[in-house]
Amino acid sequence: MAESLNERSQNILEAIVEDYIASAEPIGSRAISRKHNFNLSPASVRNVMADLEEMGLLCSPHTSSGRIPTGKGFQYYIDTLLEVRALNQREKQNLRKNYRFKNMRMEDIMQEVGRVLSGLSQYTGLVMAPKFISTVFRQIEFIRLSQGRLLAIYVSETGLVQNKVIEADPTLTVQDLEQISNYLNAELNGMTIQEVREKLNDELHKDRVEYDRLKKQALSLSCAALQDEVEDQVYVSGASLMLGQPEFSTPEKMKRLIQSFESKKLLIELLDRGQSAQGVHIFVGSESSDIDLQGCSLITSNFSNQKGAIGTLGVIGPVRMNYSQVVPLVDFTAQLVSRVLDREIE
Amino acid sequence: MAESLNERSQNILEAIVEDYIASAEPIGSRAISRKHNFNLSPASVRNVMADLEEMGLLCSPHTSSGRIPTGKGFQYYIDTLLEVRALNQREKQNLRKNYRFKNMRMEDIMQEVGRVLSGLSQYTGLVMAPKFISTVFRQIEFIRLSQGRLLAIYVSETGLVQNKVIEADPTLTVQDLEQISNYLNAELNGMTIQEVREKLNDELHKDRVEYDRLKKQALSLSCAALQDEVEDQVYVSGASLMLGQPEFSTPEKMKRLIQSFESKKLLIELLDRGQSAQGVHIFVGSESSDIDLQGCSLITSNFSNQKGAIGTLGVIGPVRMNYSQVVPLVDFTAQLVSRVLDREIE
DNA sequence: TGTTAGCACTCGATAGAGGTGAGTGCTAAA
DNA sequence: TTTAGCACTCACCTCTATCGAGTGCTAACA
Repeated sequence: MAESLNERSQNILEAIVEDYIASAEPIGSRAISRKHNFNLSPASVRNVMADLEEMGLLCSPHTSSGRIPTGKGFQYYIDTLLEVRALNQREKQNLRKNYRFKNMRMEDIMQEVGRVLSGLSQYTGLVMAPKFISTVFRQIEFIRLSQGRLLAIYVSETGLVQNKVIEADPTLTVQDLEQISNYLNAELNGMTIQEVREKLNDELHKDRVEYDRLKKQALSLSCAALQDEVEDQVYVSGASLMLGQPEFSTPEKMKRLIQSFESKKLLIELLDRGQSAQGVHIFVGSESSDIDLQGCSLITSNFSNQKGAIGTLGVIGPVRMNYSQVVPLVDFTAQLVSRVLDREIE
Repeated sequence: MAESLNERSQNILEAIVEDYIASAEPIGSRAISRKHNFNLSPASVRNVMADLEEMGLLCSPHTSSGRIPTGKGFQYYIDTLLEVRALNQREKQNLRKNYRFKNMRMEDIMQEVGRVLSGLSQYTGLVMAPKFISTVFRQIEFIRLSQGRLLAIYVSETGLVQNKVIEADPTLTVQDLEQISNYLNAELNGMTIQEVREKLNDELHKDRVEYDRLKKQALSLSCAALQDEVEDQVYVSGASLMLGQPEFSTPEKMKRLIQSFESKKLLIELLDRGQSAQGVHIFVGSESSDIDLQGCSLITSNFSNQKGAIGTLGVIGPVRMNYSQVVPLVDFTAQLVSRVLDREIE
């Protein structure tokens, strides 16, 4: 994988990738030799191109056309040649101006971030809210809907609201419920749901212990409310912008792409891959990839508050994406969102 | 508009519309004369077709092709010729089996309904949740997020949860908040938000009256939490199914359609049109329509619980939609959802 | 030995020609 | 009033020719 290229080859590969990013069309040797001043004739460039093709970094759609970078070629470009310039203060300030987080609910923030990412990059914005399991318990309330049916409302540290309908002992009074929620709010405050679950499991296994009636109920209600898996929330913005990209110009490809976007499951799977990475993670959907987002690349970064609830945001675009522009955008936005969750800024 | 056609013309129009619905291709006189036993030669059929074209009910894409119904033709078909058979018990039972509402949150129900509508019709399902303003107050809770910032959580009669970040007097204690919410919950119970707002406005104008401190705070918090407009929630399911329809087979049309679906505003505007109608409402997006959903028809019906919170659900498909199949589906689903909201069934 | 000019070749894209067939409008006969 | 017959239209397909950007190879050159 880590084959070393001499400088000339690197320069030419870089030129081809960048020209291809700009034009979406195969790049010929003449164009390279003319536009960039390598002082090489087309013939020499062709020799280098043939080598790069042999290495699997380039390919040609047909015998007599220019070259386009392969997935591997893009990967090499990203790993070795891509220079991501850090944003200066003014650019950061400009970027911040696009976001308005004041008095926004968690959902609104997620949605807004997706919209801005999409608007600025002109690709599709993706945001995955922090996973339920990693959120920090702040408060739980129970509201009676009908005989034996309660609405449990859970609020996390960051103001994320989850609700769930649960079945419960119909003899519970409003006062009971209030006591139960007071008890739970005191008991569980500051723990992640992960920790809450462990605690609940511990308590459940200590069944020898005699609990009073209410504490028993509290245990069972909180289990019902917090034990299940909760579907991850994904926000997709600007899907139609992808349809303007030449790689998705045919009806079949459009349909496939939109289907992929509709299946949140696939997106979650993709975004999860970035969760383990530190900083910006670039996923190049190569031709051979198991995941079926052919022709797409995904640039993600995690955001988190100090207590550690981790979400992921990013931009999905064609493999031929403007990485040097989108990477800093994603990077800085993730930092911004992290600070918003910690209420450092509004 | 209400031009009267003789029986033969009606029969032929109906045959053309139905064949066109099935095939999506222009219908020729030969096909009509052969497949349907009107005992008419193609030439006679042609004469009738020429008349129908003159009346604006049919048109031909070009001189020497068969006819396709115009928007007006479809409208005539829907108004006059379409026979919607009521579902029998078995069909209703089958339909019900597709839905699982047990212990579902409002959002889940809406999403599920959209999915099933789309799956059964093979078009795109739309559901608009009951408007905030028409929901019935059940409970409000305030949760402190940080100094001076509260999360107000509102729960409606049907279990719809809305939350909003509001600014508040930072000196309010947790006990204050509990008292305030108790007061509001007693005071506003059973009123629609519409009514709540009127009440709040009345109270605000009686400003001569001396209130105690807490009541004043209660007033201001409930105003902040309930006074603003809340964006309507729209659930779109199976958008990609539309891309398989021949009327949206070109890249440009696909792009336009997906853009329309992304703009929730447009969808809300469309669904709102059906809100005033009783029963099933059919909106044919004619060529000249102001609203930009060319080539689409929308079949909607309202659902509501007994207290009157009204939402709208429906199916959007090509104008060439299978009305006789989709209309009963939408109709019965709306009834079903209404009963679910009233907790008559699960 | 690396570089370059020259040349034959490939192949997608574009345009025009010709044929096919479904369907029409018109007319005249039944 | 209905219908058979006929000339005509036009989208669609296929075949062919041309064009041009780009390639690989070879031989000459610095």
